[in-house]
Amino acid sequence: MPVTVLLVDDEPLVRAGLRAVLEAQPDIEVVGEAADGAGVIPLVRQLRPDVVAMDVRMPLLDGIEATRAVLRTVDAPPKILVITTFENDEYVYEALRAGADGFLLKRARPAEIVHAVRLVAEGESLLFPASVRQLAAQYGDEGGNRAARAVMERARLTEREAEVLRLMARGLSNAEIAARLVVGTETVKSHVSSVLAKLGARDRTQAVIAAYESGFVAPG
Amino acid sequence: MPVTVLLVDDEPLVRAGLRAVLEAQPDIEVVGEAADGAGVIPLVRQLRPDVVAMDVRMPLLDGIEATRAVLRTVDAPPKILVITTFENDEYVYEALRAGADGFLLKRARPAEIVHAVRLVAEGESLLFPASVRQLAAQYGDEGGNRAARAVMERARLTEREAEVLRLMARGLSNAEIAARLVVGTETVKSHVSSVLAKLGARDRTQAVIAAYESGFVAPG
DNA sequence: ACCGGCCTCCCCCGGGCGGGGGAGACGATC
DNA sequence: GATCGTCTCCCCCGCCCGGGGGAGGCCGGT
Repeated sequence: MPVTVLLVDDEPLVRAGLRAVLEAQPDIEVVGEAADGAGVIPLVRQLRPDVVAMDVRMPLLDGIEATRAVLRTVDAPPKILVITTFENDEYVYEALRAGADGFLLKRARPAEIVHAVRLVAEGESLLFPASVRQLAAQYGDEGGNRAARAVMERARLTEREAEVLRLMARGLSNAEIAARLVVGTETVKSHVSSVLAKLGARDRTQAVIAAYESGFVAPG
Repeated sequence: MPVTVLLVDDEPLVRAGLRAVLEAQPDIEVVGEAADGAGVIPLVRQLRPDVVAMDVRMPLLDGIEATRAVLRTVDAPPKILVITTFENDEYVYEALRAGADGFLLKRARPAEIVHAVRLVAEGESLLFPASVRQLAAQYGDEGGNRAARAVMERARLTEREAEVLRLMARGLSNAEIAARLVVGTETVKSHVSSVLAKLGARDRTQAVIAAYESGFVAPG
Protein backbone atom coordinates (compact mmCIF):
# COMPACT_ATOMS: atom_id res chain seq x y z
CA MET A 1 0.00 0.00 0.00
CA PRO A 2 1.52 3.27 -1.14
CA VAL A 3 1.85 6.38 0.98
CA THR A 4 -0.90 8.80 -0.04
CA VAL A 5 -0.14 12.51 -0.04
CA LEU A 6 -2.26 15.65 -0.26
CA LEU A 7 -0.51 18.77 -1.49
CA VAL A 8 -1.53 22.17 -0.14
CA ASP A 9 0.26 25.17 -1.57
CA ASP A 10 -0.93 28.35 -3.21
CA GLU A 11 1.72 28.20 -5.89
CA PRO A 12 0.87 25.81 -8.70
CA LEU A 13 4.52 25.55 -9.59
CA VAL A 14 5.40 24.20 -6.18
CA ARG A 15 2.56 21.74 -6.30
CA ALA A 16 3.67 20.56 -9.71
CA GLY A 17 7.24 20.17 -8.52
CA LEU A 18 6.25 18.22 -5.45
CA ARG A 19 3.95 16.05 -7.51
CA ALA A 20 6.68 15.29 -9.99
CA VAL A 21 9.16 14.41 -7.30
CA LEU A 22 6.78 12.31 -5.27
CA GLU A 23 5.03 10.53 -8.12
CA ALA A 24 8.40 9.35 -9.34
CA GLN A 25 8.39 7.06 -6.32
CA PRO A 26 6.53 3.79 -6.69
CA ASP A 27 5.50 3.78 -3.05
CA ILE A 28 4.18 7.33 -2.93
CA GLU A 29 0.95 8.56 -4.48
CA VAL A 30 -0.30 12.13 -4.67
CA VAL A 31 -4.03 11.86 -4.19
CA GLY A 32 -5.03 15.49 -4.32
CA GLU A 33 -4.13 19.17 -4.30
CA ALA A 34 -5.43 22.33 -2.69
CA ALA A 35 -4.46 25.96 -3.27
CA ASP A 36 -5.25 27.24 0.19
CA GLY A 37 -5.95 26.08 3.69
CA ALA A 38 -9.67 26.62 3.50
CA GLY A 39 -10.38 23.62 1.35
CA VAL A 40 -8.16 21.22 3.23
CA ILE A 41 -10.56 19.70 5.73
CA PRO A 42 -13.16 18.36 3.30
CA LEU A 43 -10.36 17.07 1.11
CA VAL A 44 -8.74 15.30 4.02
CA ARG A 45 -12.06 13.79 5.00
CA GLN A 46 -12.70 12.68 1.46
CA LEU A 47 -9.27 11.42 0.46
CA ARG A 48 -7.90 10.37 3.85
CA PRO A 49 -4.26 10.88 2.87
CA ASP A 50 -1.44 9.55 5.00
CA VAL A 51 0.47 12.79 4.71
CA VAL A 52 -0.49 16.40 4.06
CA ALA A 53 2.32 18.53 2.67
CA MET A 54 1.21 21.99 3.66
CA ASP A 55 2.65 25.40 2.96
CA VAL A 56 2.76 27.73 5.94
CA ARG A 57 2.19 30.94 4.06
CA MET A 58 -1.09 30.82 2.23
CA PRO A 59 -4.00 33.11 1.57
CA LEU A 60 -7.37 32.70 3.32
CA LEU A 61 -6.23 30.16 5.86
CA ASP A 62 -2.53 29.77 6.56
CA GLY A 63 -0.78 26.51 7.25
CA ILE A 64 -0.84 26.94 10.98
CA GLU A 65 -4.57 27.46 11.26
CA ALA A 66 -5.16 24.74 8.73
CA THR A 67 -2.99 22.36 10.74
CA ARG A 68 -4.88 23.13 13.91
CA ALA A 69 -8.18 22.76 12.14
CA VAL A 70 -7.31 19.41 10.63
CA LEU A 71 -5.99 17.98 13.87
CA ARG A 72 -8.96 19.28 15.80
CA THR A 73 -11.77 18.19 13.52
CA VAL A 74 -10.54 15.07 11.78
CA ASP A 75 -10.17 11.84 13.65
CA ALA A 76 -7.19 9.66 12.81
CA PRO A 77 -5.68 12.76 11.24
CA PRO A 78 -2.94 12.57 8.64
CA LYS A 79 0.68 13.42 9.30
CA ILE A 80 1.36 17.03 8.48
CA LEU A 81 4.53 18.13 6.80
CA VAL A 82 5.05 21.87 6.81
CA ILE A 83 6.51 23.39 3.66
CA THR A 84 8.56 26.53 3.95
CA THR A 85 10.95 28.62 1.93
CA PHE A 86 13.08 29.94 4.73
CA GLU A 87 14.90 27.99 7.36
CA ASN A 88 14.17 30.49 10.05
CA ASP A 89 10.55 31.01 9.20
CA GLU A 90 8.88 31.77 12.48
CA TYR A 91 5.63 30.33 11.19
CA VAL A 92 7.26 26.95 10.99
CA TYR A 93 7.62 26.74 14.72
CA GLU A 94 4.10 27.92 15.16
CA ALA A 95 3.06 25.10 12.95
CA LEU A 96 5.13 22.57 14.80
CA ARG A 97 3.57 23.75 18.01
CA ALA A 98 0.20 23.45 16.36
CA GLY A 99 0.98 19.79 15.95
CA ALA A 100 2.76 19.42 12.63
CA ASP A 101 5.05 16.43 12.41
CA GLY A 102 7.93 17.87 10.47
CA PHE A 103 8.95 20.45 8.00
CA LEU A 104 10.30 20.60 4.54
CA LEU A 105 12.43 23.17 2.78
CA LYS A 106 11.39 23.98 -0.74
CA ARG A 107 14.98 24.06 -1.83
CA ALA A 108 15.67 20.61 -0.44
CA ARG A 109 16.88 18.01 -2.88
CA PRO A 110 14.27 15.62 -4.24
CA ALA A 111 15.75 12.71 -2.34
CA GLU A 112 15.39 14.63 0.89
CA ILE A 113 11.80 15.50 0.15
CA VAL A 114 10.94 11.92 -0.57
CA HIS A 115 12.76 10.87 2.55
CA ALA A 116 10.82 13.36 4.63
CA VAL A 117 7.48 12.15 3.33
CA ARG A 118 8.35 8.54 4.04
CA LEU A 119 9.57 9.37 7.52
CA VAL A 120 6.51 11.22 8.68
CA ALA A 121 4.32 8.62 7.04
CA GLU A 122 6.02 6.08 9.26
CA GLY A 123 5.10 8.23 12.21
CA GLU A 124 8.44 9.80 12.93
CA SER A 125 9.05 13.44 13.56
CA LEU A 126 11.41 15.40 11.41
CA LEU A 127 13.07 18.08 13.41
CA PHE A 128 16.72 18.28 12.65
CA PRO A 129 17.63 21.68 11.26
CA ALA A 130 17.68 25.07 12.86
CA SER A 131 14.06 24.76 13.91
CA VAL A 132 14.69 22.84 17.07
CA ARG A 133 16.86 25.58 18.40
CA GLN A 134 13.97 27.99 18.24
CA LEU A 135 11.84 25.52 20.05
CA ALA A 136 14.38 25.62 22.84
CA ALA A 137 14.35 29.40 22.79
CA GLN A 138 10.58 29.41 23.17
CA TYR A 139 10.87 27.53 26.38
CA GLY A 140 13.22 30.17 27.70
CA ASP A 141 15.81 27.50 28.22
CA GLU A 142 15.66 27.86 31.98
CA GLY A 143 18.08 25.21 33.04
CA GLY A 144 17.95 23.77 29.56
CA ASN A 145 15.85 20.90 30.76
CA ARG A 146 12.65 22.17 29.30
CA ALA A 147 14.11 22.28 25.86
CA ALA A 148 15.58 18.84 26.24
CA ARG A 149 12.23 17.53 27.33
CA ALA A 150 10.51 19.29 24.47
CA VAL A 151 12.86 17.66 22.01
CA MET A 152 12.30 14.35 23.67
CA GLU A 153 8.58 14.76 23.33
CA ARG A 154 8.69 15.82 19.73
CA ALA A 155 11.28 13.34 18.60
CA ARG A 156 9.82 10.72 20.88
CA LEU A 157 13.19 9.31 21.78
CA THR A 158 13.06 6.40 24.17
CA GLU A 159 15.08 6.46 27.37
CA ARG A 160 17.73 4.27 25.87
CA GLU A 161 17.93 6.33 22.71
CA ALA A 162 18.31 9.50 24.72
CA GLU A 163 21.07 7.88 26.71
CA VAL A 164 22.85 6.87 23.52
CA LEU A 165 22.46 10.36 22.10
CA ARG A 166 24.04 11.87 25.20
CA LEU A 167 27.03 9.60 24.84
CA MET A 168 27.25 10.36 21.14
CA ALA A 169 27.33 14.03 22.10
CA ARG A 170 30.33 13.28 24.29
CA GLY A 171 32.26 11.97 21.34
CA LEU A 172 32.02 8.28 22.05
CA SER A 173 32.16 5.73 19.23
CA ASN A 174 29.64 2.93 18.92
CA ALA A 175 32.08 0.51 20.49
CA GLU A 176 32.71 2.85 23.42
CA ILE A 177 29.01 3.39 23.96
CA ALA A 178 28.51 -0.35 23.89
CA ALA A 179 31.18 -0.82 26.54
CA ARG A 180 29.70 1.93 28.66
CA LEU A 181 26.20 0.56 28.51
CA VAL A 182 27.38 -3.03 28.70
CA VAL A 183 25.58 -4.10 25.54
CA GLY A 184 26.70 -5.28 22.12
CA THR A 185 27.85 -2.92 19.42
CA GLU A 186 25.00 -4.09 17.21
CA THR A 187 22.58 -2.95 19.85
CA VAL A 188 24.18 0.46 19.93
CA LYS A 189 24.06 0.65 16.17
CA SER A 190 20.39 -0.10 16.37
CA HIS A 191 19.77 2.70 18.84
CA VAL A 192 21.92 5.09 16.87
CA SER A 193 19.95 4.36 13.72
CA SER A 194 16.73 5.08 15.58
CA VAL A 195 18.09 8.36 16.87
CA LEU A 196 19.23 9.39 13.41
CA ALA A 197 15.85 8.53 11.94
CA LYS A 198 13.87 10.34 14.61
CA LEU A 199 16.01 13.45 14.45
CA GLY A 200 16.14 13.42 10.69
CA ALA A 201 19.92 13.38 10.90
CA ARG A 202 22.10 11.82 8.24
CA ASP A 203 24.97 10.83 10.49
CA ARG A 204 26.04 11.02 14.11
CA THR A 205 27.63 14.41 13.59
CA GLN A 206 24.31 15.92 12.54
CA ALA A 207 22.63 14.23 15.48
CA VAL A 208 25.12 15.78 17.88
CA ILE A 209 24.60 19.15 16.25
CA ALA A 210 20.87 18.76 16.75
CA ALA A 211 21.51 17.85 20.37
CA TYR A 212 23.46 21.04 20.92
CA GLU A 213 21.16 23.25 18.90
CA SER A 214 18.12 22.02 20.73
CA GLY A 215 19.62 22.35 24.15
CA PHE A 216 19.34 18.62 24.65
CA VAL A 217 22.95 18.86 25.69
CA ALA A 218 24.43 22.15 26.76
CA PRO A 219 27.94 23.39 26.22
CA GLY A 220 29.82 24.19 29.39
CA MET B 1 39.17 -1.10 42.53
CA PRO B 2 40.72 2.35 42.69
CA VAL B 3 42.15 4.26 39.76
CA THR B 4 45.92 3.90 39.82
CA VAL B 5 48.05 6.85 38.76
CA LEU B 6 51.71 7.29 37.90
CA LEU B 7 53.10 10.82 38.24
CA VAL B 8 55.82 12.01 35.87
CA ASP B 9 57.15 15.50 36.45
CA ASP B 10 60.61 16.90 36.99
CA GLU B 11 59.48 19.20 39.77
CA PRO B 12 59.11 17.44 43.12
CA LEU B 13 56.76 20.16 44.27
CA VAL B 14 54.33 19.44 41.49
CA ARG B 15 54.47 15.74 42.16
CA ALA B 16 53.82 16.33 45.83
CA GLY B 17 50.91 18.61 45.04
CA LEU B 18 49.35 16.15 42.64
CA ARG B 19 49.88 13.32 45.08
CA ALA B 20 48.22 15.26 47.86
CA VAL B 21 45.26 16.19 45.71
CA LEU B 22 44.77 12.74 44.26
CA GLU B 23 45.43 10.69 47.39
CA ALA B 24 42.71 12.67 49.11
CA GLN B 25 40.28 10.76 46.93
CA PRO B 26 39.27 7.31 48.15
CA ASP B 27 38.97 5.98 44.59
CA ILE B 28 42.34 7.23 43.34
CA GLU B 29 45.71 5.82 44.25
CA VAL B 30 49.12 7.21 43.26
CA VAL B 31 51.25 4.13 42.67
CA GLY B 32 54.51 5.74 41.62
CA GLU B 33 56.48 8.77 40.54
CA ALA B 34 59.16 9.57 37.99
CA ALA B 35 61.22 12.70 37.52
CA ASP B 36 61.74 12.44 33.78
CA GLY B 37 60.44 10.65 30.76
CA ALA B 38 63.34 8.23 30.54
CA GLY B 39 62.24 6.07 33.42
CA VAL B 40 58.61 5.92 32.50
CA ILE B 41 58.44 2.77 30.44
CA PRO B 42 59.85 0.33 32.99
CA LEU B 43 57.67 1.93 35.65
CA VAL B 44 54.59 1.56 33.52
CA ARG B 45 55.45 -2.07 32.82
CA GLN B 46 56.01 -2.73 36.48
CA LEU B 47 53.15 -0.79 38.02
CA ARG B 48 50.61 -0.97 35.20
CA PRO B 49 48.84 2.24 36.22
CA ASP B 50 45.48 3.21 34.77
CA VAL B 51 46.60 6.76 34.17
CA VAL B 52 49.95 8.45 33.65
CA ALA B 53 49.99 12.14 34.53
CA MET B 54 52.89 13.37 32.47
CA ASP B 55 54.55 16.76 32.21
CA VAL B 56 55.31 17.94 28.70
CA ARG B 57 58.46 19.86 29.52
CA MET B 58 60.99 17.57 31.08
CA PRO B 59 64.73 16.96 30.81
CA LEU B 60 66.17 13.92 29.04
CA LEU B 61 62.95 12.76 27.46
CA ASP B 62 60.07 15.17 27.16
CA GLY B 63 56.42 14.29 27.57
CA ILE B 64 55.80 14.00 23.88
CA GLU B 65 58.54 11.49 23.22
CA ALA B 66 57.70 9.65 26.41
CA THR B 67 54.06 9.43 25.36
CA ARG B 68 55.00 8.05 21.98
CA ALA B 69 57.40 5.59 23.57
CA VAL B 70 54.86 4.30 26.04
CA LEU B 71 52.12 3.90 23.48
CA ARG B 72 54.49 2.22 21.07
CA THR B 73 56.16 -0.24 23.38
CA VAL B 74 53.62 -1.08 26.05
CA ASP B 75 50.59 -3.19 25.25
CA ALA B 76 47.33 -2.23 26.90
CA PRO B 77 48.93 1.14 27.56
CA PRO B 78 47.64 3.46 30.28
CA LYS B 79 45.71 6.62 29.62
CA ILE B 80 48.04 9.58 29.38
CA LEU B 81 47.17 12.94 30.86
CA VAL B 82 49.48 15.72 29.79
CA ILE B 83 50.43 18.26 32.43
CA THR B 84 51.26 21.77 31.37
CA THR B 85 51.78 25.15 32.90
CA PHE B 86 50.65 27.31 30.07
CA GLU B 87 47.30 27.19 28.42
CA ASN B 88 48.70 27.85 25.02
CA ASP B 89 51.61 25.49 25.27
CA GLU B 90 52.27 24.32 21.78
CA TYR B 91 53.78 21.12 23.11
CA VAL B 92 50.41 20.11 24.45
CA TYR B 93 49.02 19.71 21.00
CA GLU B 94 52.10 17.80 19.96
CA ALA B 95 51.45 15.49 22.85
CA LEU B 96 47.80 15.08 22.01
CA ARG B 97 48.84 14.23 18.50
CA ALA B 98 51.29 11.72 19.91
CA GLY B 99 48.35 9.92 21.48
CA ALA B 100 47.79 11.54 24.85
CA ASP B 101 44.21 11.36 26.10
CA GLY B 102 43.84 14.77 27.64
CA PHE B 103 45.61 17.67 29.23
CA LEU B 104 45.74 19.22 32.61
CA LEU B 105 46.62 22.72 33.72
CA LYS B 106 48.85 22.94 36.76
CA ARG B 107 46.86 25.84 38.07
CA ALA B 108 43.57 24.01 37.76
CA ARG B 109 41.54 23.60 40.90
CA PRO B 110 41.94 20.30 42.75
CA ALA B 111 38.41 19.26 41.88
CA GLU B 112 39.14 19.74 38.20
CA ILE B 113 42.31 17.72 38.42
CA VAL B 114 40.51 14.88 40.13
CA HIS B 115 37.75 15.11 37.58
CA ALA B 116 40.22 14.92 34.72
CA VAL B 117 41.88 11.81 36.12
CA ARG B 118 38.56 10.06 36.59
CA LEU B 119 37.41 10.97 33.11
CA VAL B 120 40.43 9.67 31.25
CA ALA B 121 40.42 6.60 33.46
CA GLU B 122 36.91 5.94 32.21
CA GLY B 123 38.24 6.10 28.71
CA GLU B 124 37.07 9.52 27.70
CA SER B 125 39.20 12.04 25.98
CA LEU B 126 39.67 15.38 27.57
CA LEU B 127 40.26 17.76 24.77
CA PHE B 128 38.57 21.00 25.58
CA PRO B 129 38.14 21.00 29.32
CA ALA B 130 36.79 23.76 31.48
CA SER B 131 39.89 25.83 30.88
CA VAL B 132 38.91 26.57 27.35
CA ARG B 133 35.41 27.53 28.32
CA GLN B 134 36.80 29.77 31.00
CA LEU B 135 38.96 31.29 28.35
CA ALA B 136 35.83 32.02 26.39
CA ALA B 137 34.21 33.45 29.48
CA GLN B 138 37.20 35.68 30.12
CA TYR B 139 36.68 37.30 26.81
CA GLY B 140 33.15 38.08 27.86
CA ASP B 141 31.88 36.30 24.82
CA GLU B 142 30.96 39.56 23.16
CA GLY B 143 29.60 38.30 19.93
CA GLY B 144 31.37 35.05 20.54
CA ASN B 145 34.01 35.97 18.04
CA ARG B 146 36.68 36.60 20.58
CA ALA B 147 36.26 33.14 22.00
CA ALA B 148 36.38 31.68 18.55
CA ARG B 149 39.55 33.57 17.82
CA ALA B 150 41.01 32.41 21.11
CA VAL B 151 40.34 28.83 20.13
CA MET B 152 41.90 29.51 16.79
CA GLU B 153 45.02 30.74 18.53
CA ARG B 154 45.07 27.78 20.83
CA ALA B 155 44.66 25.21 18.17
CA ARG B 156 46.46 27.34 15.61
CA LEU B 157 43.91 26.58 12.96
CA THR B 158 44.55 28.26 9.65
CA GLU B 159 41.82 30.32 8.00
CA ARG B 160 40.93 27.49 5.70
CA GLU B 161 40.86 24.96 8.47
CA ALA B 162 38.60 27.18 10.54
CA GLU B 163 36.30 27.52 7.55
CA VAL B 164 36.18 23.76 7.16
CA LEU B 165 35.48 23.31 10.86
CA ARG B 166 32.55 25.72 10.67
CA LEU B 167 31.05 23.72 7.84
CA MET B 168 31.65 20.47 9.68
CA ALA B 169 29.79 22.02 12.60
CA ARG B 170 26.86 22.53 10.28
CA GLY B 171 26.69 18.89 9.48
CA LEU B 172 28.21 18.93 6.02
CA SER B 173 30.03 15.90 4.64
CA ASN B 174 33.44 16.15 3.04
CA ALA B 175 31.90 16.11 -0.41
CA GLU B 176 29.47 18.88 0.52
CA ILE B 177 32.23 20.98 1.99
CA ALA B 178 34.26 20.45 -1.17
CA ALA B 179 31.35 21.63 -3.30
CA ARG B 180 30.81 24.65 -1.07
CA LEU B 181 34.44 25.69 -1.14
CA VAL B 182 34.89 24.72 -4.78
CA VAL B 183 37.86 22.46 -4.14
CA GLY B 184 38.47 18.74 -4.42
CA THR B 185 37.31 16.28 -1.78
CA GLU B 186 40.91 15.26 -1.21
CA THR B 187 41.69 18.82 -0.27
CA VAL B 188 38.86 18.85 2.20
CA LYS B 189 40.02 15.57 3.67
CA SER B 190 43.43 17.11 4.09
CA HIS B 191 42.02 20.10 5.96
CA VAL B 192 39.79 17.91 8.06
CA SER B 193 42.74 15.78 9.06
CA SER B 194 44.63 18.89 10.11
CA VAL B 195 41.68 20.08 12.16
CA LEU B 196 41.35 16.73 13.88
CA ALA B 197 45.05 16.65 14.69
CA LYS B 198 45.12 20.18 16.01
CA LEU B 199 42.06 19.74 18.15
CA GLY B 200 43.13 16.33 19.36
CA ALA B 201 39.88 14.96 18.04
CA ARG B 202 39.50 11.39 16.87
CA ASP B 203 36.76 12.02 14.35
CA ARG B 204 34.62 14.82 12.98
CA THR B 205 32.02 14.35 15.67
CA GLN B 206 34.54 15.07 18.40
CA ALA B 207 35.77 18.06 16.43
CA VAL B 208 32.26 19.47 16.26
CA ILE B 209 31.80 18.87 19.97
CA ALA B 210 35.02 20.74 20.60
CA ALA B 211 33.75 23.56 18.41
CA TYR B 212 30.60 23.87 20.49
CA GLU B 213 32.28 23.40 23.85
CA SER B 214 34.88 26.02 23.10
CA GLY B 215 32.44 28.56 21.81
CA PHE B 216 33.99 28.40 18.37
CA VAL B 217 30.46 27.91 17.16
CA ALA B 218 27.52 28.89 19.29
CA PRO B 219 24.13 27.22 19.50
CA GLY B 220 21.19 29.40 18.68
C1' DA C 1 -4.21 -14.45 25.67
C1' DC C 2 -2.88 -11.19 22.48
C1' DC C 3 -0.51 -7.25 20.68
C1' DG C 4 2.68 -3.47 20.53
C1' DG C 5 6.67 -1.06 22.12
C1' DC C 6 11.21 -1.46 23.69
C1' DC C 7 15.64 -3.53 24.11
C1' DT C 8 18.65 -6.75 22.61
C1' DC C 9 21.48 -9.07 18.99
C1' DC C 10 22.44 -10.85 14.24
C1' DC C 11 23.37 -10.79 9.04
C1' DC C 12 25.17 -8.48 4.67
C1' DC C 13 26.95 -4.57 2.33
C1' DG C 14 28.46 -0.14 0.41
C1' DG C 15 30.53 4.06 1.20
C1' DG C 16 32.33 7.68 3.74
C1' DC C 17 35.86 8.51 6.84
C1' DG C 18 40.42 8.97 8.64
C1' DG C 19 45.59 7.62 8.68
C1' DG C 20 49.83 7.77 6.31
C1' DG C 21 52.29 8.86 3.00
C1' DG C 22 53.78 12.22 -1.01
C1' DA C 23 53.94 16.26 -4.13
C1' DG C 24 53.51 20.76 -6.61
C1' DA C 25 52.46 25.89 -6.39
C1' DC C 26 52.45 30.11 -4.16
C1' DG C 27 53.68 33.80 -0.98
C1' DA C 28 56.13 35.46 3.02
C1' DT C 29 60.11 35.55 5.46
C1' DC C 30 64.97 35.31 6.25
C1' DG D 1 68.14 32.20 -3.11
C1' DA D 2 66.50 29.19 0.43
C1' DT D 3 63.16 28.05 3.70
C1' DC D 4 58.81 27.67 5.72
C1' DG D 5 53.81 27.53 5.95
C1' DT D 6 49.61 27.17 3.51
C1' DC D 7 46.58 25.39 0.10
C1' DT D 8 45.89 22.25 -3.26
C1' DC D 9 45.56 17.42 -5.04
C1' DC D 10 46.93 12.45 -5.32
C1' DC D 11 47.74 7.47 -3.85
C1' DC D 12 46.60 3.24 -0.89
C1' DC D 13 44.28 1.15 2.84
C1' DG D 14 41.59 -0.32 6.92
C1' DC D 15 37.70 0.42 9.40
C1' DC D 16 33.91 2.34 11.43
C1' DC D 17 29.63 3.86 10.15
C1' DG D 18 25.01 3.65 8.61
C1' DG D 19 21.15 1.25 5.72
C1' DG D 20 18.29 -2.63 5.25
C1' DG D 21 16.80 -6.49 6.58
C1' DG D 22 15.36 -9.99 10.47
C1' DA D 23 14.54 -12.09 15.13
C1' DG D 24 13.84 -13.21 20.01
C1' DG D 25 12.62 -11.79 24.86
C1' DC D 26 10.37 -8.84 28.05
C1' DC D 27 6.79 -6.10 29.80
C1' DG D 28 2.54 -3.52 29.95
C1' DG D 29 -1.92 -2.52 28.15
C1' DT D 30 -6.22 -4.21 26.06
